[in-house]
Amino acid sequence: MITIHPKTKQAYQLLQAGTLAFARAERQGISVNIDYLNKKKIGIDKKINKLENEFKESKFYKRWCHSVKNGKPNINSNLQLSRYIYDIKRIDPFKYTGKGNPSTDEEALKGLNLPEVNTLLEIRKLKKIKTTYLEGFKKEQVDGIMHPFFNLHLVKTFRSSSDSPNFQNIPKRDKEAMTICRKAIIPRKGHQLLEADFSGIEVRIAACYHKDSNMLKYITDKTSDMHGDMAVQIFKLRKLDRSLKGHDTLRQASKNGFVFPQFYGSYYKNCAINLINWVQLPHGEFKPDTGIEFENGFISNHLIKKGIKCLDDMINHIKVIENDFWSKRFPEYTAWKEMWWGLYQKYGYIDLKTGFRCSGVMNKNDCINYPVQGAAFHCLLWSFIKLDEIIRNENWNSKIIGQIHDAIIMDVHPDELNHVVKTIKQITTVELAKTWDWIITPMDIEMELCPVNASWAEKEKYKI
DNA sequence: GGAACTCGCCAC
DNA sequence: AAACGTGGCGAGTTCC
Repeated sequence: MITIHPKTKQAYQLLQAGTLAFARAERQGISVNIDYLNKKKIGIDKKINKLENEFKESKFYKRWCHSVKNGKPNINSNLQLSRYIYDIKRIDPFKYTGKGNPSTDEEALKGLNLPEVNTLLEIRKLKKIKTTYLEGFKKEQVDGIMHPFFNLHLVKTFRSSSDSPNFQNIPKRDKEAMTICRKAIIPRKGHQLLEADFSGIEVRIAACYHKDSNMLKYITDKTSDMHGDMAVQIFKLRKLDRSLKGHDTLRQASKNGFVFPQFYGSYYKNCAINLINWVQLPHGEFKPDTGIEFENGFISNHLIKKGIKCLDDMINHIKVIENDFWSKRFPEYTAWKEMWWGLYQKYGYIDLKTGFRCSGVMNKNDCINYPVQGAAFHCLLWSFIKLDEIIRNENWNSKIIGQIHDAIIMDVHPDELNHVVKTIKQITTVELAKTWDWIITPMDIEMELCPVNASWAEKEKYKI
């Protein structure tokens, strides 16, 4: 059992004011396009039907039917699928779930190399979009407005959560899913949606704790690029040039497959697997002309040439990089982690920069992650409260409608756009750091804007 | 018929 | 020695 509670008056007031500010956003709500929801649902149903019929024609399905008692497997049941694949067909599972059962997730099924099963994955994806998002929105809206809850009392680290519907996990990375789901979310008539995100806030807040000089340099020097440098090291490039083919993908792979997992406490073996998944190489030996293509051709050819011929080679390679990362690149960060873990073991609690105390049984990763995750979110919360206060004092037509951990989402009247943007920028990059003197890194905000009357799927970078 | 569990998958 | 942090939610399943 982990408990976290405010230790200072300011910390208490942050939650107090935050709850009220969130309630105002909840009451304001988010417009949804009901006509679109209805039409899109019919379209997706058709697609699902077509794919299901296609799948039911397959030998795979017919054999599956023979293996079950009533002759009709439920194609939504991963348990039935697992029994057929791993018990009846006796395929050796190469991936297991947390409980030790053979996995039927996307990666496991793709690894089977059964083309018919890919149809099943397509169906799974469409059903997720339909039930969780489109039907979820429809169910929660009243007169075209849904009112997602934003909770401040449910999360161990003192982040927020959202439900009914969850506004914090609407698809973004998968282009098709993103477009389908976000087209349903629209502004009020004559308004436009604006999203303001803190850039790299967790990395910056972590730096406020450990003060590692190399990390501070990466944060302050805008010409430097940590993820680019790691991509060079990981994929043995001469240099990273984002204008070259595939370089951005390699940078993304380094960021999401190595750097962030490392910060959360992952280790070289899992990171190596993440990385080869990102560049679409198999878990065994790398074959020529496979994986993603970049400046130098296929990534497999490049890695083989550099002596990385299989997953095991990659693991050994990443092991060296991990060691270098923590001992050479960020030694002060490493020292802080040890010191912080030692303090917890001695006193039995950790204190967040924002005035909260976290006690209970924690492991080392928890110990290091919680104060960063919590304090980073509190920066968003403080900004949210401040912005809400100004909106009410100045009686804006524009309103806050939601929040996603490090981002504020607004429904803006075009006439107020300039003032809204300037105000957000002032709060997040100037006022915030004045309130908390422990913030020693610059804060930066990025904005995305949708055209007037356009859906959330149509947002574009907005230069401040 | 509902509670509790597992799994898979979406976000930061 | 061990090894990725925080959530919500739908579907299937099992248990009571």
